[in-house]
Amino acid sequence: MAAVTAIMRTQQILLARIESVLKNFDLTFARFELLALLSFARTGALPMTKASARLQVHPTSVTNAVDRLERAGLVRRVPHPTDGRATLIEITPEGRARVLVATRELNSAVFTSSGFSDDELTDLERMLARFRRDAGDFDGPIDF
Amino acid sequence: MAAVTAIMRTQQILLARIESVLKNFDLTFARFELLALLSFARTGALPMTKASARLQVHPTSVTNAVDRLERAGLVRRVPHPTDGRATLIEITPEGRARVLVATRELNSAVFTSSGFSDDELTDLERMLARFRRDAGDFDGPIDF
DNA sequence: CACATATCAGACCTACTGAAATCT
DNA sequence: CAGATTTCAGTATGTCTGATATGT
Repeated sequence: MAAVTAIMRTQQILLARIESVLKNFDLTFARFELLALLSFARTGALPMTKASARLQVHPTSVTNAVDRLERAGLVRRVPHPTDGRATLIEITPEGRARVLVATRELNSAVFTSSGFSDDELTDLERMLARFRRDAGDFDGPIDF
Repeated sequence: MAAVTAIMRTQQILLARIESVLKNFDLTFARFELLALLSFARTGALPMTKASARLQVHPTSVTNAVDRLERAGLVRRVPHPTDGRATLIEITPEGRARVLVATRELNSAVFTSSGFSDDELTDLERMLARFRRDAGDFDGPIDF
């Protein structure tokens, strides 16, 4: 059970570091995640529902994030070609550029200096991956 | 770097489960953490500053949490005996009872069924403990 | 007087609920 | 018509900044 506490705390520490980097790019972690997800989609676009499911966040949270990203010119709302109910979120060139530099900065400022050895990182990832799979979480495109 | 993502996601999943249990006790995770911290203090009381440092949260967040816990009768504010500037937060008998049942419930509903093996939990804890120590995090009383 | 402690007001972000509009 | 998709309004929570009152 102490392990659960350790995970909660580690995340708290990591999140603080990540957000402090992202602040320089006018991004929050939630918005960065969405942008990163889109940047890895084959067409650079996803329906709202898909994004909500992938990121495991509430639909209204996606609406909120898209509102802000769209105002910043980093994504666009595009009507779904075949389903009139759905809306596609499409990353713009500016969005791609932004997420690219932000990721680069995160890698050098947070991830590289995490203090874990390569073996530890592998173990950590493997253990948590199983847990996430059991919990119905996805694994894919958000893993930079 | 995927390991960092894995930690963020795992925490998200765990937090959702934890909060859904705590809702039955009119507690959030932040308030539960504070209550648990107090319940492990020798005298059942801590200065605001100390609590803020231990939980690694902003002082105003502690004020906020204490306000709510006090309104619920789970903690009391007591003037510090020797330092007129400081305020002690003291857990009440109701607070102790509440945190006890909540912890019991969390243990059976979330922690036990985490799906990790004992060995994995040990490894996980050891790795993250080093990371937390390097980040200046505490390790003690909040580890139930 | 410099510093520490706690609080308050105000702002921001994310999340959730319930209701509504639109389309399949 | 039942169900899916998205949005909106309203509410709650936690966090942060800057300012303030109080005490060392």
